[in-house]
Amino acid sequence: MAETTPQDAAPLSESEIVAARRAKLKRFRDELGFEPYGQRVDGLVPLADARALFSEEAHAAHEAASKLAKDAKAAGAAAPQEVPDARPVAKVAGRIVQHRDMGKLVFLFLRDATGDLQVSISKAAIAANSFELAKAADYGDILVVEGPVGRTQKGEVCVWATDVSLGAKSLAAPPEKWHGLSDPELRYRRRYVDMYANPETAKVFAMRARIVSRIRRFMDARGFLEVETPVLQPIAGGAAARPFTTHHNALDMPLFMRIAPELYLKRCMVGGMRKVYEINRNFRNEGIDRSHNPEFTAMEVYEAFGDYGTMMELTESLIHELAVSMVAERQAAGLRVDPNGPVLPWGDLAIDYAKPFVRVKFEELFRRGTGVDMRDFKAVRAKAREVGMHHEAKLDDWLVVNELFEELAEPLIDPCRPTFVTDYPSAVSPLTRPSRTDPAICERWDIFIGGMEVGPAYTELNDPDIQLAKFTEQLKGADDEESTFRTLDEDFVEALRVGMPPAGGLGIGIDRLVMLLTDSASIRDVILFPLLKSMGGPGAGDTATDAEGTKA
RNA sequence: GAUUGCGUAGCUCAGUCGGUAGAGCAGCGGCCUUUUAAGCCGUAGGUCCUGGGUUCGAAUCCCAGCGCAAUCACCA
Repeated sequence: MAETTPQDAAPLSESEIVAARRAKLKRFRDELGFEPYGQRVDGLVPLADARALFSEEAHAAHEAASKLAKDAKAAGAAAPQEVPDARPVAKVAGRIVQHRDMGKLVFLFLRDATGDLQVSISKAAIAANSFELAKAADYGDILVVEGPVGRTQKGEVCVWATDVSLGAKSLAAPPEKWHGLSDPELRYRRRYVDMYANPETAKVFAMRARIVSRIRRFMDARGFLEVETPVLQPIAGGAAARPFTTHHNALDMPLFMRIAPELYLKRCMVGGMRKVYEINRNFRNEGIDRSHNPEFTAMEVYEAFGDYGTMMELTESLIHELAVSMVAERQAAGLRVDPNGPVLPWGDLAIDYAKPFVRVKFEELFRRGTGVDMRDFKAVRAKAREVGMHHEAKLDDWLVVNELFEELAEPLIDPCRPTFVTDYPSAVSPLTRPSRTDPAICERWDIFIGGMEVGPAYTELNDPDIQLAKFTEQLKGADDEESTFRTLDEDFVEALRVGMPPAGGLGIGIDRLVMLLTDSASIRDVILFPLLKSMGGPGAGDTATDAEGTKA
């Protein structure tokens, strides 16, 4: 039938591959009688489970029986008494990631989320159409295979297929079978390929799922109630960030994607929920880099009658517990673990999550980094000029303190030890509650791990008059651009007037935490579908395969 | 937003001093009943990211743009 396809169309190279696969699809359906897109299959087991079914005794018994039968046949004797095949039978499905055609024997590897397993298809042991299917199947096709679990001569555990059918024909050109997809751009844009071509990718997202589920169990066990608050908000509050804007047609009403759930969670506390949390997707219309994606997942926690110290204990216990569970996972996976405690690798670092985490006051760290007292503004400004901060004269005293802190004190934090920096100056945290004993500082901490800021916590402000005053002051400072999305949330102030109990509040960047716990260098490695610029015009968003549907 | 680097076949990558494009895998046609990135024979496949410029001649040099990455700035 090859003669029937002369070079009439001179198709693009990409569609040559696709066209070949379409031709196969047609052949599978019309000549071999397989539905190329499969149907429901009951009784499937994951590939790892099928592999675990392998029994050396059953395999040996079967080999011996086969040899007897073969010898008898060769000698022209009558067939020996048939021995029942004791090998366990498995029905499996997976994507073809290796395919070796030996003529009358075909070896291929299937892959699913649990791993790879070889399937061996002998022409003598299977229907002709199934054999032809296995022989002609392409990398990337999804097969359903049933048969006894045995071994090959080289010791590879495999399913000796007695039945093969199609789960789905893949029309797309597959990635390189040995190197997989390594171009980071292609991995992000075609994550669905990355996920099967690079098993490490799939593992990270499975770990992420377990981490999030452990976080929920931890919070639930401590009596916190998980709630869901609006993503679409008429006023984007709770953080200082630029929001995405959108619009509700029926209400003809401008809306913002939330930048934080804070003000709604506090309303929940006004309503009587004492311990609440939300694992929330936030959206911030800002820059993108290794630790920032425009939409990101955080957990916010509020505990009535707690404070920032309550939140510190909770955070420390939670992160410690997560680290311990990750160490256990690594151990179970056969990776070497530090015998001395919960230590996890992150790039070149080995981060030690042993309790207690380091605690250091802002003021003390500032003194260590700069050699001056942060309240001695003369000395602070002198230091600023000394290190070449040219715009020092234009800044408020406390802003100079803040900049010097970031430049000279933050680098002193040991990236290998989770560290709480506590008691920030009130002036740089305008919405936080000042300390009762020292109004110059406020009850806030930030936790740093691996050089990244993973989250802040506060003793929350619950005096409606102070809150209103602070909001108003903040609005005055907003420039024209900001004022288009900064609005006073009067309803929130009204809620505080109803009365919110004193509380501790916490925010943890889940993506960053997952990066740390899974040894991922970029936030894009822990977000399934990170935002990328679209290529070409609108709608031309995807790469490579977008031509396939229109050709052939 | 700034700086630097990268962009070559579906994928992974070579491409020397500027002389008109290469390999492996994948594909296609064969052979092969124990392979482990299987092997062997044959074959096809290119907008060298895009657009300008320099040059007799550009994948290569220059300029601009697009995309990605790293670093910085901002933020969580």
